[in-house]
Amino acid sequence: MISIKELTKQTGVSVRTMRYYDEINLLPPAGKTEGGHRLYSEKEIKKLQEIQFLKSLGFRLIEIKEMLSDKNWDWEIGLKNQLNYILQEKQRIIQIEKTLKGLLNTLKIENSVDLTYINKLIQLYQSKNEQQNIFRDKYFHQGERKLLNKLPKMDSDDPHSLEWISYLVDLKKFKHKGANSPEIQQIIHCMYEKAIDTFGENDDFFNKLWEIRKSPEKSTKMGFYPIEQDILNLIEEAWDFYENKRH
Amino acid sequence: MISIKELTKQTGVSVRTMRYYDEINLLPPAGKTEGGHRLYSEKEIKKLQEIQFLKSLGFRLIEIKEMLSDKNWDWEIGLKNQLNYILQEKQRIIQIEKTLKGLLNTLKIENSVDLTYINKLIQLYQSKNEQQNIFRDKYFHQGERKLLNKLPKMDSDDPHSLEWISYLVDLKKFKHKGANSPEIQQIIHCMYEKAIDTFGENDDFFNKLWEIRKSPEKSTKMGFYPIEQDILNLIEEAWDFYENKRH
DNA sequence: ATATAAGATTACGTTACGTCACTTTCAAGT
DNA sequence: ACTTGAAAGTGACGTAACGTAATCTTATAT
Repeated sequence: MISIKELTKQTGVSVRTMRYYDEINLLPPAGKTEGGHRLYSEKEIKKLQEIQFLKSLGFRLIEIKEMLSDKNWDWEIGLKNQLNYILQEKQRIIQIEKTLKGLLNTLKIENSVDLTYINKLIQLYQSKNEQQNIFRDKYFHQGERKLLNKLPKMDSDDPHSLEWISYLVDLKKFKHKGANSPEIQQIIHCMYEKAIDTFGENDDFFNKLWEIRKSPEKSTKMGFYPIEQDILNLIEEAWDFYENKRH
Repeated sequence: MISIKELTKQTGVSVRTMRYYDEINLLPPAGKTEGGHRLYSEKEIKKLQEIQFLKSLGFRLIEIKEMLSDKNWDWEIGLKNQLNYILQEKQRIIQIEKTLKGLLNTLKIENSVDLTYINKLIQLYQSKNEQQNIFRDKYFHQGERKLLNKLPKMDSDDPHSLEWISYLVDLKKFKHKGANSPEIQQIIHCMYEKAIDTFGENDDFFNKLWEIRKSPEKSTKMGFYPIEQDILNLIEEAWDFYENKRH
């Protein structure tokens, strides 16, 4: 028989926890001294370890109490239920992770994020429903829809998206140098190569894409990555210079 | 200006929630009627959507309150912190998932799981520390240690493990037929083929493995999948028959 | 004017303890 | 036997984000 302090030293749980387990009748002490001090034996240590283990699996104390007291507890059902719950949680966590990474991506572009911008994003995330697909189907045909998936997605951290985003960041950085500056022209060049590489030389597709891009409302409805108007203008202007030089 | 009921209809949150948000001063109504009924405007709807969005990212209300009120809130730091937290949670969830799957695997073998068995498992899980590696390194050399990783692991659901486990289940099922019965001999045959396939013809390795297997304490220290003594005996006996027949 | 729906306030319940505040018991030294 | 300091006890409040219930008041439709 050991004291409560000894028990906590051996198991790492707190005194308060042991008293709580006693209170809810999950793990009462083996006995008490005349003065009322709790005394524990080996059996309680074992049970405490079982409790700790089950707790680490995410079970709640009330469930653990049932498991350990009910002699005919169906472990298979219990464990399967818990697994289902955990799998759901996992999905939720993964979704949050993707969204957070997406937000951090956009932060690279908008280096000052204010609430109006957050608001735009919220609308984007909340409009991720059938509506988007309706517009998507309206503007693009079968083959083009596959290409759309290669566009940078806000909630993605794949290299493609990151590359496009870095171009936008650079554009913003050198905006003040003008659309015909070597810096901007260099970026446009890279973007052009990347686009050809990814989508092929598909003028019709590009034109449609650009038409939508130039309309903020359509972009939003389509679930496109939000790009500010002045950057869009810059791209258009710089692209004119770039094409003239090539021909 | 709309009533609280109208707001909840439009946004899906509960009346209680709105009153609570008012109480903690996160989202007070735009105004009140003479009678004291809360009235909300478009601005509040927007803010409520922001709150819902941030809540879906796992932020707590007190944090959201700060984010939305502090004009100079550093979104990058905030989002990064949250991402770190989420990544930690993800690791925890994945660990739980693995353990639960492992437990469910063992359930297939021990179709009646009592507390003594859970206890064995707890010891196994809790001894997953340096101790294990010390013993591992003591008994096996470099090349053999690689082979060890191909043994069935309790917390894994890869096909290898599942196959070994199914053999053990079958052995248990046909135990009563005797070590020399065709059923048992068939299983031993499959196990033999699988072993050769996985580990090659490595007699020294097998002997060491078997030596440890026959000692429950060593098995435990090594973190091996716990197999009952009578099944071990059955395997040994059946193996003798099998070898005699082959030669 | 009245019935009824909608709204307000107040307060307790939830989880698994942490953290006081205050009192009592234990074990050891004198 | 007496003292004393450490350890232990009990009781209470706080936590997060509401759900739920009880009771009272206001708004609205007939």
